[in-house]
Amino acid sequence: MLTNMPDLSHGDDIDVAAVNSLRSAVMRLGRRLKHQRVDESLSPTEMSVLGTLARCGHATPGELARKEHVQPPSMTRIVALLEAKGLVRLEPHPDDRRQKVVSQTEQAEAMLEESRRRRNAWLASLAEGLDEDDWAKLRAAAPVLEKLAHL
Amino acid sequence: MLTNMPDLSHGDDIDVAAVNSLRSAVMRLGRRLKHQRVDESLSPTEMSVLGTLARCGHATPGELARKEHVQPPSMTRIVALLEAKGLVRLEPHPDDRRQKVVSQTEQAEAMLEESRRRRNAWLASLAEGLDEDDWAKLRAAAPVLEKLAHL
DNA sequence: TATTGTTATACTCTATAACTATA
DNA sequence: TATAGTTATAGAGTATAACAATA
Repeated sequence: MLTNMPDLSHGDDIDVAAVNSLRSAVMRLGRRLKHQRVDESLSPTEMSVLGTLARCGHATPGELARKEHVQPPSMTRIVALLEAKGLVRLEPHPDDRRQKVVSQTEQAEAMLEESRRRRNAWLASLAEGLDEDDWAKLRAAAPVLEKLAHL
Repeated sequence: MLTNMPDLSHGDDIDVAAVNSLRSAVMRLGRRLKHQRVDESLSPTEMSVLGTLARCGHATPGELARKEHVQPPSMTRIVALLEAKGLVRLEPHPDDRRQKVVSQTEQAEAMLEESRRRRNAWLASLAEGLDEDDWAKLRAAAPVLEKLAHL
């Protein structure tokens, strides 16, 4: 098992175990965080679209479909639902009359903020079960995990 | 923002930022790991059921439904699909003739192993972009993340 | 002629309600 | 009477195919 893995330049057998441990923990923790939802009426993809818009500011339906790994007709429907809920705004594209520009409303921004707050609170309450040493290790690793997540 | 959070016993403002960073990174990394699938024909819940069986050895459909946060009729269908694919085995319950016992086959075990291998390889290739210091921080944090994921 | 987005339609996954068998 | 699991049916969410408008 675990053969044929790309060697880390600084790696050895301990790294294989560390990678495995990291993968397992990140996936499980990610799943549990996802369950801490603030609005049950939004589908995972709808939430994800709002998150993307929060990062990018605005995007066309086609761009959103590619980023969310969803087909264009699905994104048409998702954007229409989000618009009906008052969470996104659609405007004509300045250069290309075929395209549209989708951006988030202030209501969406507030909802995302509340969602982050709730998940942070849940994670923080979990972290209370850790001792100071463990917590220090997590604090040190957090920026590295962020770097990894954006690579 | 981020007010009304439960205080960590050893916490301060730096912890709020760390929790936020941790949450964001874990969720994003988890999503990207999930996309590294070995078998497109298995739904997320089917994969999750196999993972649960791998940990628990065996379970009844009712237990699986509770663990996967799915209603019993949905689990009936999922178990039937997995059985048709040769990934689980159904046996009568020894003490209660209403219940059944579901366990994974060797084929499922092999598939899960391949899935872990693939995701580990992807994560390891990402980690090659880190320097030795950062990697050491991740290695130190991995067991803590595992502890957190199981709390 | 290629591209962006939409409409029409079908498939997958999950839920609720009603049913059967066993405790 | 309560519980485990199933069947029947409906509702989301997404995909593919065919189409309209614009580049």
